[in-house]
Parts: sequence; structure tokens; C-alpha cells
Amino acid sequence: MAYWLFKSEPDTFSIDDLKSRGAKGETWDGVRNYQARNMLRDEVKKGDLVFFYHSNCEVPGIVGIAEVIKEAFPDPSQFNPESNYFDPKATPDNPRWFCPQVKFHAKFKSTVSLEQLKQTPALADMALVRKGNRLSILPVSDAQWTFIMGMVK
DNA sequence: GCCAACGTTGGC
DNA sequence: GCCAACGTTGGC
Repeated sequence: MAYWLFKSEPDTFSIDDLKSRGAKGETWDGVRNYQARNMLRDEVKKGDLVFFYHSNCEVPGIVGIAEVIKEAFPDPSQFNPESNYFDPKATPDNPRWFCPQVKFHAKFKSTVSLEQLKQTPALADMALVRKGNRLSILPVSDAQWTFIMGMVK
């Protein structure tokens, strides 16, 4: 089993939105970056746990945990001309974008903020705190996961 | 709203 | 294949 961090803008889709989806969870669609796509398609497995990260908000940081309940399948939004995520070059025979299904697992009582993460020497190698890393899907090592869980109040 | 740090597109 | 122009992300 592996660990991940998924970013989401809380104004668009927050941890509370995921919680309200219950056991059926949410399709993690709209990822349109090849590096992130490759991780979703090739490495994210059912049962993996995911730090849910709120970006572009007052206090950016990890707010809870999601669980992968279905491995990546072709992202339906790429075929939908009405969708913001429509990709005219993608076809059902040759899909370009993939998405997993995730469900709510836990919400932290308080956010583990980006600021805290940056100030933690043990996490200096974490992809999230590296300069310029804008990927919305990031790997988290076992050691990083354990360490961050220890920071949760 | 600004802007650094990317990623993508397309002309050549 | 290069690279300028453009678009996006996301912290601040």
C-alpha cells in the first residue's frame, strides 16, 4: 500500500464535500497534467491512503485523509463537450486522462498547515514543500506519512 | 491581485 | 527540435 497527497481547492471541492459523498465517494476527475496522470494511472492502487490538501485558500495544508476505493479508469469529463475538462483529442478508444474513485476516511481537528510542513526539517525532502512543485497529485513516503500523522492534534 | 515557476502549444 | 508566447497553479 502506498500513500499520496491530492490537492483540491476547498471552494471547488473540500474535505467536507467528500465526507458528504459517503461510501460511494467521489470521482477524482479533472487532472490534466501528464506526470500526475501517470501516477494516477500506473501507481495509485485501491486501498491506498491520501492526504487531502486544501490549496488556494486562507490556510493551505492537509485537512484529512481519503481512501482510494477504485483504481484509475478513463476520466469521463474528457469526452464531455460541456465540461471544462473536455479534451477534443481524447477518444473512448484512446483516452488521454484517468481518474480514481476516492472516499472520505478522516478529517483532522485542525489543519496541518503548509507553513508547519515547511518548518519541519524531517520533511525537507517532501515533494510538496519543494520549490515550484505544482502537481496536484504527489507521492508521500511511509516515513513522511508517519511523521505527519504524528503532527496531527 | 501579483507573480514565480512551471507546463503546453505551435511556428519555424 | 528549438524556443517564444501563452496558460495555469498556487502561495503570498
